[in-house]
Amino acid sequence: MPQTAKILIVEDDAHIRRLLHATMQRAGYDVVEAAAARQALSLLDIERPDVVLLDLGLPDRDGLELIEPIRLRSAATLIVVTARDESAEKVAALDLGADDYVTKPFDTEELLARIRTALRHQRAIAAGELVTVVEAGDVHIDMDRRRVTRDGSEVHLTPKEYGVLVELAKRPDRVLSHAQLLRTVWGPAHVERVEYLRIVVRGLRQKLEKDPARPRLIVNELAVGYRLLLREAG
Amino acid sequence: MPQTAKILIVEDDAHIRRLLHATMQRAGYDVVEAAAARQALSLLDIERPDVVLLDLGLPDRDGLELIEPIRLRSAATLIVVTARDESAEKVAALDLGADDYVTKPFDTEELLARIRTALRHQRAIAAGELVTVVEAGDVHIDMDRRRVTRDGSEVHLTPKEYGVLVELAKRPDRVLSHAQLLRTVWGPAHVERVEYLRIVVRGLRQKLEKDPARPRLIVNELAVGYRLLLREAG
DNA sequence: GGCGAGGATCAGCGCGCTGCTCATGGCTCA
DNA sequence: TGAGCCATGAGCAGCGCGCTGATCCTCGCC
Repeated sequence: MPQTAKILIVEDDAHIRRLLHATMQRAGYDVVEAAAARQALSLLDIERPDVVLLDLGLPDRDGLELIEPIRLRSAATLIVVTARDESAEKVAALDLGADDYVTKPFDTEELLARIRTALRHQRAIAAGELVTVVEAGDVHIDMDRRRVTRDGSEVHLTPKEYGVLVELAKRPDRVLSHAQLLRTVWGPAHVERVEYLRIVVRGLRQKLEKDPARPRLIVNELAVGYRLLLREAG
Repeated sequence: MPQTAKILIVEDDAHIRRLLHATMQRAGYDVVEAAAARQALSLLDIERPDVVLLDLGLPDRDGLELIEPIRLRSAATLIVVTARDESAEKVAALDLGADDYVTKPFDTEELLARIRTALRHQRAIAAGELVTVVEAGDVHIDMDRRRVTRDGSEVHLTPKEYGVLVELAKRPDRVLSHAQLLRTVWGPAHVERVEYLRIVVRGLRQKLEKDPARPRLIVNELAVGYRLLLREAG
């Protein structure tokens, strides 16, 4: 990542586009803008932005359909801007791979704060400051060595099991949606196959939980997803 | 935002206008006033107030029609002044983008308190803080981790309960109309089903309130909507 | 070529969340 | 003080959702 971060604005309304452009420039970012999908994708390759601001625009789902190609093509943080404040759309956007979600009319300062957070996160990853060892109860996860131990003795995990566990361990205590886990471990084509995920979670629980029937490590959030609990709290 | 906040008063009745002007000045705010719509909009650009006090006035809907242009043109907090028994008008104002309302004859102290909370909120955002944690009494809401605790111990919420609570927490101390909550949590097809909302609110109260029969956290605004109170005031 | 492990499917089951209705109670206003 | 609206409370039925068990298939290893 260069000194000054680069932001790609994807927005069809020229007025808002100029407004965002000016705001971002004033905040010290390099700015590139695109008014349409094709342009956005090619700029993604050429300019390699650190953050993409994607306006979903109004009535169609065109904007949503842009999320996946962007995600496949770039590691940039993808922030979605939309006028519709509905949880269903938010869930859809995050499931397709968006990193954050802001609703219009948005507060400029809030948007800038979210961009700062995203960039801070990127820098932490780039600097290798990422936690690679996670302790959850008596389970020890070493993502560097690809080793998982329980009470000191190694636990053998299948590739899928390990993949899911690592995703959970990278963001401990947070809920990851079914789709998020499925997309990163199985790939975008399988986001709907919740059954696969459940089977793998079952395997993990049998290998890692004291009482697999009463999970305290990998817990479910109804209709949302799974979460890895660090401290075994009641 | 400058040291002393600036307030724009939009009010056609000269008598009330002077009264409000004096009250605000005595409270230490800079005051600008407008008697008509056009004047209000141009002053908005020139003076860039932090708060707009908009009197919806009497019989016509001119006042309501001012809300949207103000909202588009400015990030100011928009507080509407309405007549007592016009709950439909309050709902309309909120849905159009007003931040809050007070009813005539209004309590000066209440009005000032509303303005103070609005300014506090603005300052937090301007400082670049991304608010993801809200404290309301002994209830702790962490929107980042999707976790709610009461007196330190975790409270399990259902998806709908969590959705409603988050919407309220994102705009603490403000009224959200039934329709606003229903649209964001249930989706636009269910804006009429106030019953659903009520049942979820009941669940939240039973889990979060000390005395669910006398709510101090999630309080009702008659015929309008609900409000999440931060400080448990009488 | 046989065997075992992992992954993909499918059917069955039970919990509890959600949706919905009826009954009760409180607040406003005439 | 009574009428009417609006909010609250309780109970119930359906089913969405998560979990389990079992089977088939594929691939790698011996």
